[in-house]
Amino acid sequence: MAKCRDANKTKETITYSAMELFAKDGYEGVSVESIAKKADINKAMIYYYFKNKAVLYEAVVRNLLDDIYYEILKESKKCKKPIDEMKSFIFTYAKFADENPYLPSLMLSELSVGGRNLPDDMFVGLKRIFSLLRSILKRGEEKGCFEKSLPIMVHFMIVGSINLFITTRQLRLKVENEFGKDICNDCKIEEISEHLFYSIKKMLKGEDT
Amino acid sequence: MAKCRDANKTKETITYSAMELFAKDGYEGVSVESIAKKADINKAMIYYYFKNKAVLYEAVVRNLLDDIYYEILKESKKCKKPIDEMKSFIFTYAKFADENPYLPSLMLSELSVGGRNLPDDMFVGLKRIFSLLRSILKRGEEKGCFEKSLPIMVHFMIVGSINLFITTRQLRLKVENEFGKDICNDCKIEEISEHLFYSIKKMLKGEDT
Amino acid sequence: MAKCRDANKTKETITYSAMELFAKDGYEGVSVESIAKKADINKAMIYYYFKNKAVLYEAVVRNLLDDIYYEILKESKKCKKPIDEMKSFIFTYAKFADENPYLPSLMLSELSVGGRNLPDDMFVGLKRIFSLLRSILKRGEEKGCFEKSLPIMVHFMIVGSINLFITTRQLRLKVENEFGKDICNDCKIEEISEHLFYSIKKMLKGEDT
Amino acid sequence: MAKCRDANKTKETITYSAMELFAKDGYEGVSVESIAKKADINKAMIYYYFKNKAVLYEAVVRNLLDDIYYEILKESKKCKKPIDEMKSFIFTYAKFADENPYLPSLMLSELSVGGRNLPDDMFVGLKRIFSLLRSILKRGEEKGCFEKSLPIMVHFMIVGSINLFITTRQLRLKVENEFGKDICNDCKIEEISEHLFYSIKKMLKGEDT
DNA sequence: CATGAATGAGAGTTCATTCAT
DNA sequence: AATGAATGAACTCTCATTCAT
Repeated sequence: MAKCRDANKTKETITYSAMELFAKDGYEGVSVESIAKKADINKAMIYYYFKNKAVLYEAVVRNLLDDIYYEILKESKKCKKPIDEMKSFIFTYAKFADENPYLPSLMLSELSVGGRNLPDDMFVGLKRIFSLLRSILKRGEEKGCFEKSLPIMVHFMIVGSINLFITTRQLRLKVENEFGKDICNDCKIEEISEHLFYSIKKMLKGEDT
Repeated sequence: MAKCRDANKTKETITYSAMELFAKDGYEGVSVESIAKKADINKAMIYYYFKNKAVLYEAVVRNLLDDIYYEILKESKKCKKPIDEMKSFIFTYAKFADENPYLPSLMLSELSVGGRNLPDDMFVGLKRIFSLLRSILKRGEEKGCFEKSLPIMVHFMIVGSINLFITTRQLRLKVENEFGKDICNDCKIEEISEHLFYSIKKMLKGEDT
Repeated sequence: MAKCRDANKTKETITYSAMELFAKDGYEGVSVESIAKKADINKAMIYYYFKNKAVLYEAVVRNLLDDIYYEILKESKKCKKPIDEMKSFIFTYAKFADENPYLPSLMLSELSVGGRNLPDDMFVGLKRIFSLLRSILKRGEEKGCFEKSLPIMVHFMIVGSINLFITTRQLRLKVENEFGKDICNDCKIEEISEHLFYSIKKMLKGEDT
Repeated sequence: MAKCRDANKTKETITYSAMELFAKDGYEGVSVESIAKKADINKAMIYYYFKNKAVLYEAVVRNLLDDIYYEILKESKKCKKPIDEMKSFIFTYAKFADENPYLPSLMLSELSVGGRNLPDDMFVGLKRIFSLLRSILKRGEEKGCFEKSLPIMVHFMIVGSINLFITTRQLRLKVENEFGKDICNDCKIEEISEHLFYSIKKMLKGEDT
């Protein structure tokens, strides 16, 4: 079949197929066989490139976390004021999650089982993202433009809401005629980001500013 | 070895054991065997009481969703003003999630796979909770005490952040000395609720009201 | 198929089929599938009764070693003089090996890989047999009817030659017309035992007795 | 990474690595991959030099059997009396087995499965060795210096005991403090040979000669 | 000569589910 | 209501072997 004999390409194909499936069905819900079928390669090739299923999963998650982290970091550097950084954080994360809907799925499914399928050093990926947000909040507080807050909760509000917004897309379609515009089925990700940023901004501004 | 001969009790034992395991390891990560072992009953009994694994899972999720729904509803009725209802919603959901940490796990793991393991009529449970919040927001807007908002996003911010707060408990312990108080490892659920309510309130209040 | 629903019987069937195959093809040369087929049961039943292939193998070897040990012990007790015990040892071991040709095969194949497939406590089985012979030799020496010898070498000469005699049966048939009577294809096991005992006796008797 | 470009050397490296592994783990217990790794060459090269795994195995065994045969033959020719030839046979075989412990392992493992992994013409190797011993015995009998014996049993006693002595080396170390000197852990191979020769000699000498 | 990529078959093991008692 | 035995399908992973370069 797909005998391209190009290691990099094959490996990438595997990783991508795996990502799609893991995001759709979770770690345990995906068989190595099915990944091979989707990638249109021989099952044994997966073991040629990855020690085992767990290692492949790791690679998938690591890739995504690396990508989103560097994306946020890159955009963040263009900003001057903490409030701009916050906006950038929200917009960048939302855009990435929108374009790579596997990230929210994988993140939620992994967190729902307490990171059972990931080695400890994998949390570096998650921690780095939180660290970024935390430093934004810290700088904002120091400069007096943000109120004091609980960083982890701000993080969870942003990341949690975006993740849920993305992962529930299909589900929300089913109940469109019941809830209409209240479930934002037609909203573009930018509108969502805008609204979220607007909310977070109000949250962080001093009460009588 | 006739264990107890009390159908209700046996069924409850099964459901409870299943809940713990499903929450910890996800649907696919749990074997019927392991549920039987935890419940200390014969594996075949599970099939005596539940058609199959999926039906048992449904029962588990349905139970939890019913419980949280009626709990919120009950507390909600004690309130008069929309802002009190909102506070009640947040505090009740958070308290329940704190006492039944299986709920956040199951909810996230289910949403992360788009409800793959649940029959459609199961979303009734999820929808009802959102409906409650939506009506609170609507009433608040009508009475002029809330700004206009995107209900689904408010819902996701509240539910998403609480869920993540609960499910990441173990994980956050590992990084305590790195992030200190910023990750709220010692916070009681009431403090979290209070902070969350405070944030949401600011979000919903008119900018210069 | 063979749904006898009798645990003991099924387990025995498995053990016996496994013994035949392991003896014929060695541990690695036998598939669990093939054992199931021979036993005419479902492959999963093997895992119902035995944790895994290695444990099944252990059980097989342990059974055989136990049986031969107790057989030798029983016969040994009927003897009075060391020389009779020696005769009994040789005849009993040879008879058992002849009737259970799986023992020599398994013993040789296991010793050829240094007991790689067996847990340490399994050597108890081998040690006990050697211990028996050693005590016979010791008693003989003390009573002055045996010359001093190297127990382990006497053991290896007896056990080694009988084992090889049994395991090469098929092979020797192929070269019958080349070597004729020199390879003892028609010898009954009693003749072999007799000859072996005669040889060992001469070995152990004082030079000028 | 052209390794050496010397066909003979590469082939020898493969054969030697294969020998070590086959002796340690048996035919089925060794993967072609592992042989390649040990030989530090590409796996495909093995198939370049050897049709398949079985052929490589044959080559290994054939080499060993050839070597030992010609070694015994060479030493044998230096002797005049049958008793000296017998001594030479025992000492040479023992010395070779001691220096090439792969031979005893392979021989036992092969005999334990009835030569399943070897083609028929491979037994030539085994037969030749037995033929040598047989002719020594015959000559001894004719000259009246040996008693009549069963050649195959004498062969098995010699070869069997030496083989077991070599292959159980590691195992015997484990039980040293239980059996002490009785298991000859510190014996040099010459002592063993001497003792064995002494025993066989007594066996073969006429009862009152 | 030499290599890394590819393959198909099959191995050991687990699991949801059913059957007979 | 309860149990232990049984099953077939699926899963993860390995292996001998071949292909293309």
